[in-house]
Amino acid sequence: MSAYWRDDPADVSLNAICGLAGVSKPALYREFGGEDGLMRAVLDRYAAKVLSDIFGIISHDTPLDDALGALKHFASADPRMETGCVFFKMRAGRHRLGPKTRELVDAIDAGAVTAFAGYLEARRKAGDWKGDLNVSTAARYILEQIGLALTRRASGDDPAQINDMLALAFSAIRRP
Amino acid sequence: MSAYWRDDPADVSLNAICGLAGVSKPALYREFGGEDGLMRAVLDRYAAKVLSDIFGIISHDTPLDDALGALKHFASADPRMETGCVFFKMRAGRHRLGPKTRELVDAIDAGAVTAFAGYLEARRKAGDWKGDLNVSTAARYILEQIGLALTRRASGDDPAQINDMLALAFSAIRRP
DNA sequence: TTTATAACGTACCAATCGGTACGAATATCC
DNA sequence: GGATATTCGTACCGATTGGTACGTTATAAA
Repeated sequence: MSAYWRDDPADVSLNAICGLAGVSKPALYREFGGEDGLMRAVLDRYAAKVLSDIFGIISHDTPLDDALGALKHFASADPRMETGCVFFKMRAGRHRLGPKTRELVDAIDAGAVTAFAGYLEARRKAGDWKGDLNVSTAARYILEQIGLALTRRASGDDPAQINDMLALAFSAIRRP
Repeated sequence: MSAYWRDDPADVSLNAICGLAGVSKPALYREFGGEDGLMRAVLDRYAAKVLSDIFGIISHDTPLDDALGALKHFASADPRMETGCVFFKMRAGRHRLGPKTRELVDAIDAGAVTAFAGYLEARRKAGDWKGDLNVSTAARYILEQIGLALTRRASGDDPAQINDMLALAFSAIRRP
């Protein structure tokens, strides 16, 4: 049901959804309460099914190098990210979203930064991460680099180059 | 005439343009031949007036640190970039553009990478840039980091944090 | 079986999009 | 001044958008 969102959600109309899903428009409206509710529901499932894996990667006892490597692999090679990421696509067109979807987008964004910041804090305490980088800036930086990689992935760039660029970007986090 | 594009070009309709500019729709159509022609003309002027400054920065005899610093300042502090960059906004919605505009977007993108690559090549020859980084990957990396910064700028992020993140991203270029 | 209730989808709504037909107004030329 | 050519904007076009009114069909209770 939510697999039809591999395209940019902003470019898929309710009419098209109904046609592809074989559902009448009033039925979809009764189920989700309109486009805003549908988008929120889709993003919700997506977050639970895909984005949650990211937070599995950054378990606090995972060494920094391993985590960054896994994040790099996730963004540049995971087949589920082949057509980009629904979250970042929605965030890119944030101003076009309805209030409910926008609220969830903002929550996911803030939650991701918080999670990365918590992880980095833990790794600094573990002596794994040296240097005096501001934690929240570094957390935001990691999130945006992942977003950039996934956005470039969605527009068909060479995965190998995306991988190299992500490695380059993450190398700035590790260096002293 | 082309100053009404501080918003996302994809969100400004021809009707709105005509209303704001005090021009009738057929007049606009006669002048530019439709939305595609108008967008291309706008991007053309924008490239000549704003983007050209970037290529001024990366003159081949400018030291790498100076160039990266100037690029960072341009992207994170230049008042003309306060609402983001028309080029990156258009490129983000590339699939929604008409053929003429898309052609120009692709040309600017390719030209920018070529220019950065040429600059890096020159700085490597000048002994200014050490390491074995692939030139075209590094060039693409710089362009995408600038694009990321400008995109975040357009969505209202804190310029100071954007500046820090760009400094972080560029530090990966310089390091041995 | 009859009746009350709930789910369903056709066929519509107003708004907006990019684009244009065509008559009115203006400028040019003799 | 009058005929011709050209520019101009009103008022429309069909397509598409998200959203809904309402008759119809299926279900459940009696």
